[in-house]
Amino acid sequence: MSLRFYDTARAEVRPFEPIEPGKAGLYYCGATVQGMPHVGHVRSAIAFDQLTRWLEARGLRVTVVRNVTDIDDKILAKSEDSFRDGAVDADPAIVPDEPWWALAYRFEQEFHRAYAALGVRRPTYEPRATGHIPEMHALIALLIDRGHAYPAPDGSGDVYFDVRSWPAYGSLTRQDIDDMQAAPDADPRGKRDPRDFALWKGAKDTDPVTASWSSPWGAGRPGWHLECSSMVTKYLGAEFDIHGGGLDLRFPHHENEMAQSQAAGHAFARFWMHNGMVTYGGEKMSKSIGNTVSPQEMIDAAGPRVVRYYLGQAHYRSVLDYRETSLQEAGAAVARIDGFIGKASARVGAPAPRPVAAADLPPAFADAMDDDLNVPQALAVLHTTVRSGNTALASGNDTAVEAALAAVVAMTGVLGLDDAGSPSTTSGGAAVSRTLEALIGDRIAERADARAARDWARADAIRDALAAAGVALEDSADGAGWSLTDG
RNA sequence: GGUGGGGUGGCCGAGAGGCGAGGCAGCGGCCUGCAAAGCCGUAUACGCGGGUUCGAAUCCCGUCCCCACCUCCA
Repeated sequence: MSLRFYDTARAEVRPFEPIEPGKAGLYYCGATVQGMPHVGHVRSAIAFDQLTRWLEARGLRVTVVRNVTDIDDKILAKSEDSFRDGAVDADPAIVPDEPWWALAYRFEQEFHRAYAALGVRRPTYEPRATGHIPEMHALIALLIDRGHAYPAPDGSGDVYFDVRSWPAYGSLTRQDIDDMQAAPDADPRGKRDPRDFALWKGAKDTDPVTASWSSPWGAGRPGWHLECSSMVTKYLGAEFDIHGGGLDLRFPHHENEMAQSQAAGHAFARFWMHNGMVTYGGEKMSKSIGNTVSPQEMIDAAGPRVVRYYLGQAHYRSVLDYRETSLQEAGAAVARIDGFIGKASARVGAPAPRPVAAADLPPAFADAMDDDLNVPQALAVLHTTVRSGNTALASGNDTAVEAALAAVVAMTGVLGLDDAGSPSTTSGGAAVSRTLEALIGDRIAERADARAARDWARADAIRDALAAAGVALEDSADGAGWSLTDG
């Protein structure tokens, strides 16, 4: 079977054919770096990380571009807050007197930390909006030239996209302008239509001088949607394979982006892929609602590998509702997988690290992934393989163990579990691991003596002491093995 | 009002006309000195009401409910 993905623009699953054979270009929207990341941000990144890994497993060379929106109203507003008297007393997380660019960069690094902890591989490139002002100017000029944009007549310095001049406006989300609900707080300013959106925002007196760039239409800063159009085109071309992002970006962000790019004469994205929201108590998790859980909180509770599994286990388009027990359940599943990897590696040796190739993967797993990244079904194959591997382990069929281990490792690689924490006991580093091995090995030897002497009380005391220290023992025909119980 | 996505066993979560995916939890068994881990077995599941069909969770008609977007949002 061949690759097929759900394309939001057409609302259907259809075959994926790269524009250039053997290559794929993926652009997906990263964060506006105005605050700490929450799990919703990270879920999106994990979804597109899985997509990237799968395209690569299918032999494509993938160029991944993810933007950083480092200039925006909220960033400026939060910076401004930090200069107010008593700001830190009100919120200890505030860094006092922090310029907008320092604030944006600080949070950009927080996002990097969260992505890295959960095994989201770095994009090929990560352009910042502020680094692409000239490209945006060129696009604005082109749109004005083509009759799809106009400087506001009210002297504000704003430049707007003329929605009515582009008949296809609304096609991404299949909406008709006239059917849309008017925003209650819409400020028409110098707009020809309330739906017209800013390509360029004229500088206000209150804006910091560092947040203003000169332009043919006056000093100011870029509108939100424009950066993506400019940066995609610069790095991936006027037509590219896949544009991704969170479902909440479909409108207006992606709709506007598509309109301005196509109005400028660019074919733009072949596929639009959107990941579903993370909810908490059935309600969308978002900064504006404030019902967010940070990736770090989840990592502290369950370990990075479990969090990666949890956030990546549902189909990328479905809603993922976070509950208190979610991480425990994911933890049990991961322990099952890791238990097999650990025992199988001890038996037949750990497989040499190598890039995942489709040939290493069970056909049913590959079929599931080909079908719009059906991860839940792929996980079913993974767990079934673990079970058959455990059976082989019990029956001493090392050839089958080796095959199952190779397949399991390849599958976890596709799902990104390989880069998010370690399945073994080496998470504390090699030196720590050697120390533990020596200390625990002694205790295991003592317990083996006790058991040989049928001194069950002493054997159990040793096991209990280790358990209290976070070390679980597993007896087997080969002797006792151990693992750490804390992620 | 418009657009898109949903309602599946105690929980999570695939599937989309025909032997009840997979995980978690539970129960029974095997293994074990006892455990743990593992393996085997174990479920009147498909919002509600009609209909089509030899057969429907899957198709059709009706109906109820939920979520997202239409303002900044991954």
